[in-house]
Amino acid sequence: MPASSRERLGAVALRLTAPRIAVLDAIGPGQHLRVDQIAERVRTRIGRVSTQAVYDVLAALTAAGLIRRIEPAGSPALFENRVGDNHHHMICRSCGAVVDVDCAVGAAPCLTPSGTAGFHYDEAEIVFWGSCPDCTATTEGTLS
Amino acid sequence: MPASSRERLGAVALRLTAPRIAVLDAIGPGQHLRVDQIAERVRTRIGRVSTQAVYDVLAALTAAGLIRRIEPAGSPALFENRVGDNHHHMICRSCGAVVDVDCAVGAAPCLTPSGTAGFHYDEAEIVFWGSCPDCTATTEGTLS
DNA sequence: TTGGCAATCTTGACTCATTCCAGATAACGG
DNA sequence: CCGTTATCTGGAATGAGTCAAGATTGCCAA
Repeated sequence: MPASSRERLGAVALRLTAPRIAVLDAIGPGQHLRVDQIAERVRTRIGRVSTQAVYDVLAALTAAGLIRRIEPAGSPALFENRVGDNHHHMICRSCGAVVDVDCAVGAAPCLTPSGTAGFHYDEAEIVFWGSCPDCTATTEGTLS
Repeated sequence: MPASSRERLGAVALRLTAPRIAVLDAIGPGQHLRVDQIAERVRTRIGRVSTQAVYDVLAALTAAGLIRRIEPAGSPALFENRVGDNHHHMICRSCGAVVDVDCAVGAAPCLTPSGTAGFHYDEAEIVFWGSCPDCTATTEGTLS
């Protein structure tokens, strides 16, 4: 599914630059990475890159639809590979782990209810808050 | 439904202080206010109050379940009056307006889907992104 | 009614994520 | 190969929120 980073950049008419290629390469499938994590990975691949460049690249790639940005409450922005589908996220309250979720009830999980007259929406974003397997195990083990 | 601010504070065993009463009074039904907006309202009521105190009070009231905190992407935290029900929000992308939404399909709008083995969730948070009536009208009028 | 203690508030410094700016650099169409 | 213009660099600045130490003050008990 994911063509090479160069091909993906070309497909959306973005200039082929080392930072862009490295950023795209840095974000693997299923991952949800912070800007600093991405910058670190990029630097191990191509050496010194300004933080600003990483922000610029991420904004350009997001605008082009090559990556997706999510911003969970209490967390800095995270970036992921998977785009184009209307998937959601499940987030662990204690460790912040994020996993992708295919919505169980279709693309538009909730229909517009009453009380929103005139309000027109085009996206329903869902976050499931809970506890990941690891944290559930740890908590159960340490409960008094 | 909402008893006086003093009564509500007493009901959750929180000390009765001027900043707390003023903060509770400042957040009206249906409103979604930023910390600075709340601080401003509080100061018009009781004079000088430190910003830190406003943060502390909001944290205490949130922990006590008297108010609810939401944190939409790209916005500072917002606080609202309505708690205890599992309602959601519709947010205007252009002006940031927030309106409450009763989920159309029940309390748990989406069931846990596949691919989340071991992940246990207790809350599904939904944000509908779109355009409010005012912004829809404005945009339509100015489209080229 | 008065103490006393712990919760609460004040002040001010500080962190973190992100953005703004001006100038240097480099990709790519011609 | 060149020029234009998008990108990148470096550094300062902003905004939201947190941390910490000490001064106040609400409230329970005497």
